[in-house]
Amino acid sequence: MKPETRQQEIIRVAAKLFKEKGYSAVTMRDLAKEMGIKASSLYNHISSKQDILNTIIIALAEEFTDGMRRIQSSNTNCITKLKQIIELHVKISSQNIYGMASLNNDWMHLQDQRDYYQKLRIDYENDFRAILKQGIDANEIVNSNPEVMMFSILTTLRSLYVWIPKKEDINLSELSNTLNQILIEGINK
Amino acid sequence: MKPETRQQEIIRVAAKLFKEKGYSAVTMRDLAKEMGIKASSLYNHISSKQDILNTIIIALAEEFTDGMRRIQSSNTNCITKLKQIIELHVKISSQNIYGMASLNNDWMHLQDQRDYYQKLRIDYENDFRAILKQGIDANEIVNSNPEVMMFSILTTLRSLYVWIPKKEDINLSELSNTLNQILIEGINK
DNA sequence: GTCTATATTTTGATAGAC
DNA sequence: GTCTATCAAAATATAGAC
Repeated sequence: MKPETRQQEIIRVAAKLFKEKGYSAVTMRDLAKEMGIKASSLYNHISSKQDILNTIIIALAEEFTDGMRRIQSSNTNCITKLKQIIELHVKISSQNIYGMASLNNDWMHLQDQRDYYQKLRIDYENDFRAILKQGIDANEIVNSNPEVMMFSILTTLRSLYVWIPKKEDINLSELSNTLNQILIEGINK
Repeated sequence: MKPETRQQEIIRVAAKLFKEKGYSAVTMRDLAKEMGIKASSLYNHISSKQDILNTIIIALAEEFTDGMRRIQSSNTNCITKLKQIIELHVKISSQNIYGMASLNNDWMHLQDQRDYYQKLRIDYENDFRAILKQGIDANEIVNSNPEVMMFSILTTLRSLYVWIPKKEDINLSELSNTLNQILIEGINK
């Protein structure tokens, strides 16, 4: 493990503050204070506030894109792919809880990279939708509205970052399994 | 129907802008421009930017609290209560899509009313949890982790505002039914 | 009810010393 | 790599004319 650079430290601390108050409400002075330095000193390591947001969001968005590509190319049925998607979200979210907040809530404050982010997001949703439709066609899952199914599952997974840190007593593979059971099988007895 | 006052119009337009960029990123000049007046003119109708946020969020939070109270006092089983909760969220969210964005994303920017909001939110979650636990005890729903169940269902319902406006071809009672089926019965066949 | 003018603070960012 | 000093722009809000 390489030691964290000053730049990486700034980005990590920024993501934590962004999670609490959102990108727009966090000032460079807030960030500097949290780092124990003056605001002007930040600019020796990063080029702008906007650039911090770019770095946080794009890295995560590409991680999801890569994960989805791997799942697609795995030669498995729909239910298994959904399980893999759940595991992907649990893994990425638990590894970068603060960044996930920016990904979900602050992407609209991207400037140069906003279009690129939105393309990745739309592609991801299309891939997700395709898996559900294949599952319906193959008679693996119920023939209900795939948009509502996707919305329900994806919203839950995208919000994992809010909830994961609160319950440290649950280990991650157990969380994946429980989520899989509830999202796929429902809660009715 | 009483005609909308200028104050109500400002709050409505503000909520729309808050949904797009978040409370902190919307300036009084943005809001004034959208209203077709100057920023200083806004202050003849509202006392502060903060006050707009208060009005939007607290009204909605109290609406949810009232709804939950009604559901609790209805003498029905757990599954029925969950169905009523889903209908409550679909109804309130569809009637105030913009306000729901502030409720979900900008409550941390409340000042005087922040503690009050958080109490309402915690109470709501406790009531939800109690319904699930009663359902488990009564053998109505699966004996899985109630925290994960609540997280999954409540996150989906809280995010309805993101998704409702995109699919106007679905009517609301049909949406409630589909959501109920997917959240309660799952998607597995 | 809206305007112009303005006060006061805060913002992101730069220059240059150490 | 951090500091002090500072800039220019943008923020919320008020006062007073119409």
